[in-house]
Amino acid sequence: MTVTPHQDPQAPIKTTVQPPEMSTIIGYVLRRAQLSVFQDFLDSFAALKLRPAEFSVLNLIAQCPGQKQSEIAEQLGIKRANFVALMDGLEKRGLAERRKSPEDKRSHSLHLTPQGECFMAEMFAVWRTHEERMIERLGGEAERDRLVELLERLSDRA
Amino acid sequence: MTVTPHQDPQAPIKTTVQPPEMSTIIGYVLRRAQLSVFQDFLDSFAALKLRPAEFSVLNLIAQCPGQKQSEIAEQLGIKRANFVALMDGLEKRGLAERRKSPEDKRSHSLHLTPQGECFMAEMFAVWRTHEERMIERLGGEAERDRLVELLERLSDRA
DNA sequence: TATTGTTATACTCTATAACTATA
DNA sequence: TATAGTTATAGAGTATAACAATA
Repeated sequence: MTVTPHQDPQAPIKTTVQPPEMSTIIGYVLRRAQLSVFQDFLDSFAALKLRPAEFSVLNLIAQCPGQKQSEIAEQLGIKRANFVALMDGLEKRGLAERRKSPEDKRSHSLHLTPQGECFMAEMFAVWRTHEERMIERLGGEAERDRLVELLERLSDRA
Repeated sequence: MTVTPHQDPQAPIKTTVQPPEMSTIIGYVLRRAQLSVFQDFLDSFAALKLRPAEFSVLNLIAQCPGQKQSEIAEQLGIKRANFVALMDGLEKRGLAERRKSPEDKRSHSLHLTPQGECFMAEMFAVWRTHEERMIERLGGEAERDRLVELLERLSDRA
């Protein structure tokens, strides 16, 4: 790997204590982008009163019904203790439900209610317009794919 | 603009209520990446007991000393009410200070202390190793630049 | 009247310890 | 003894309203 200096030859040599420009700091730019995307999500789902975590839970249950609470929670990086209130909310709204598993009576398997299935259609319609808006910001699906690939490289190495 | 179907001809036609794969959802992948980068930041700065917001504040003060509290706060998207405790902490640690502005006696201009200037060298050294690690995850500086450019497109359209 | 910094407060998200019922 | 779900609680981060000093 060759090291090519990125500095303008006219510019003064950088010292080690040069403050980095905020707009080039990965974590900072990442955070600002995430807040902006989440804000658009929140605005989009204000009428449905659905938060990102709730969207993700419903989506995961729909994709694979019957999974245990702790399985869904872990996939989303939510501590099982914090998942309880989240699931309580979805259950009170009649969108999803806990079922006692006959094999292991400690665990709850999660399912959508018929009302929840119906809600999903609305949810996806709203999500799709939100996601299309984000793809438009990026410049198209090819850029979205590039972004997702780069973001995956940053994630998940605990 | 032409619309090219991305579907496998063998695959069943997608309905409007198909649950999207989580790993393709921009907001979700973005959030996971941000948490992972921040976790590395927090681990890196555990010894210096410095949080991302504190790092950003010190960095902005160093880049442009004398700015008002509300100016620094606004650049970082922090409400001025919430900035007070943050600045109190930096002041109590002797890293930065408020100075009464002679022109406008309502406002405080922010500066690093001599101890704060000294702290910056340590801070940048730690930050640099963190940032290099993130660039390594991405695959190099070219990928970092591509990522930053894509993230900028997602941000800041309030 | 408007603005700067401040206080108080509330709400969300997150993290940990301890409990219960099952295994 | 260990695990799944639960409760209680504490700590960040964030949002709003109201106040004092100053413009």
